[in-house]
Amino acid sequence: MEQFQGRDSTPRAGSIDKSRVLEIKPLRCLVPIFPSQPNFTSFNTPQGAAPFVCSSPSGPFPPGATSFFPFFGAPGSQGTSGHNPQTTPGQTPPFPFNTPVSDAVPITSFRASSPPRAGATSYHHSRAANGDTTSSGRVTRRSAKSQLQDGVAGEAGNGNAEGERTRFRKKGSMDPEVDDILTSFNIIEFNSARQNDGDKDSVEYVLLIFDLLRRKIAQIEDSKVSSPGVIKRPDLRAGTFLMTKNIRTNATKRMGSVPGVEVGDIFFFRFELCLVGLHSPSMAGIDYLRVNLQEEPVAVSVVSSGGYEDDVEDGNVLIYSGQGGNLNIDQKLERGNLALKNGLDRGNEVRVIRGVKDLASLGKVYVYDGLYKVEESWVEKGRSGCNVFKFKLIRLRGQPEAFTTWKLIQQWKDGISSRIGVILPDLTSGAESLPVSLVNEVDNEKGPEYFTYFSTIKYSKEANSADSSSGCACAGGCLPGNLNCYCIQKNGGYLPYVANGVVANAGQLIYECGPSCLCPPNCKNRVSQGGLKVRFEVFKTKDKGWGLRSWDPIRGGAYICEYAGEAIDNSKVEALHSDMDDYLFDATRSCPPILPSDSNEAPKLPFPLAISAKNIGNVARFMNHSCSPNVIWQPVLRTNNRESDLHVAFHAVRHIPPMTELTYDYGMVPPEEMGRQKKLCLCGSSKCRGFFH
DNA sequence: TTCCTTCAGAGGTAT
DNA sequence: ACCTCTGAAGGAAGC
Repeated sequence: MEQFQGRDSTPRAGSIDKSRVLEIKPLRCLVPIFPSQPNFTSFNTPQGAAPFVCSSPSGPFPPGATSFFPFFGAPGSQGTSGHNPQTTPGQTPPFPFNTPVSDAVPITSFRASSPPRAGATSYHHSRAANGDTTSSGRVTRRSAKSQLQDGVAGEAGNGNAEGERTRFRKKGSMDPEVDDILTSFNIIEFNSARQNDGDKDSVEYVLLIFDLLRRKIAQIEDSKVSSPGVIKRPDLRAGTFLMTKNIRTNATKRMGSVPGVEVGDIFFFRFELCLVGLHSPSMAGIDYLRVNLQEEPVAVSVVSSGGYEDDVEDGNVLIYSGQGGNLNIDQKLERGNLALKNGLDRGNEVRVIRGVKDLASLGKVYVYDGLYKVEESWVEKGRSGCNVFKFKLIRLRGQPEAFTTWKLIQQWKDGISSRIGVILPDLTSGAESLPVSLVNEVDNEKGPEYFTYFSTIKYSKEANSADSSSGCACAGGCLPGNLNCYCIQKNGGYLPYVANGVVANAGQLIYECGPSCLCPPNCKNRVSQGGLKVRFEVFKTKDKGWGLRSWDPIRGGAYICEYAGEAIDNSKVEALHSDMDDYLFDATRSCPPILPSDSNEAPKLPFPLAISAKNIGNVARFMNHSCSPNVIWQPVLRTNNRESDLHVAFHAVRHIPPMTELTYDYGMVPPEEMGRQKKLCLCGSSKCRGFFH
């Protein structure tokens, strides 16, 4: 068997499969480009090597919206009878009268026999129910008082405004600036086959484009003067745009698993679930399918997100509350509730997406927890005394762990249970604000070679004293839209980050505030200076030596860490390559674009920086190579124009679930080095280049 | 075609 | 943490 040669393993002599290497096709080579348009700024490297050139953007787009490394290459109704065909002797009957709920009632007695639209009519008086259909079982998000106000005055008061909005609001209409951004994305059109049935590539592409758009729009919106009451929803803007362009996949509703979506995948917006075909309603919690008009609807997926009083204590069981109803109205056996009931009768698989609080952002993470089956259903009285449907879903066996892993990690954090295989609880010895565990669950190796933990890059030359003339003067922190801020100017008029330390533009040089700026350490433009944000562990992989992963979920674009180590003179880089320094970071190596490209190759313009983490380094030295990485690096210059303020920051390419190994592309080997010894790469990706240095 | 529903998400305010 | 506000897809009803 071939072995994957990772950073922590040495290549075996003769281990390279020559036939495989020979078959490698020429690769498109897109490299970091720092826009060389008007408004140049440049500086020379200390070694006098080719300068890298940066520019403020010109034209209508902020930097990064145009072709850019590494993302933009170019730019039968049996369900209601009560008979359960799945039931065999000894199994739980479909309508459990022995449910522990004291006032349980057979669910079929609530079958809606009302004429068409009866349900709608009954809801109608509370159109105010937007987000506040406070069902008897649902956790209220709005008070009963405000509901009452809505009921009395809301309709009349809003009637006019509602009409105006409907009349003048064009779907998908946006301001010109955002329109320009959207059209500047050179998006690959999806044919109808790809729209209807997806695969891994399609799913990844859709999610990537969604998030890039969303971040871009957020950056622009953030920079505008905020008018009170105006709510910015970059997620909806990006999502509707993709919907209208048909950049979506698995649009054909289906039962069971969804091609290209794996159990454990995470999402940060409901729209993402919709775009990849996992759960199509933009807000509702139950999705269902009607094979034809004669058929009853059957549930295909549910989102358990905290809106109702679900019971989520057991990782393999979900007690899900039905939809509809409110403080004064019973839930009805229609729509989603009926669909779940039919799912029970038929024994259908139901996808379950669990919403989990994201402590990093106070938002929500959606975890795809795989397939469940509805095992029981009943009706109980909610707090207000109205009927609420309950559905007991049981997770199918044999699926990868997902939500249970989240629960386990929480237990590790809370100290309720301890992580197995821990060698060192904190290999940084307190150098970082969060501990980094060293874990081996694979073999007996006691740890990587000795090194000194150091949290940032170390230059051999002493830094010059801070030059206050080149910093910003934002005493309260840099605010988006403040065009007087020196650092925002350097970034083309925008703050390079949006919420949660997420970069707006992937693969672009970032100007952060530096030592000479007057803004405080918690300035939003100092993301890479705030230390580690997620709980890492260094772990022994099966075949790649040591690797790095996180206990926390990581958003696409979020800052992960920098590459710490000793900055290497250009003149010595070659020697280190020859020495096969496993911990050499070489920014002159280009990486292929993350998105497929049909553009001409861009000229190579390397970033003049190399770092060795052989002797000193941080968690980044443990990240292994992959040709389909989930992490990319981008250069960060802490405003001062001194070479000692150059850093390399790693950001997530896409959302990364907990306990997923973090990998980045070590870069492509220049043609003149093709003959040199390489490490065989078996990252398993369809895009695998076969080897790396 | 229009109406209606719906386990969002942001942002402000009070604590 | 609570409250308020605008939202968009798609089902269901209406024409």
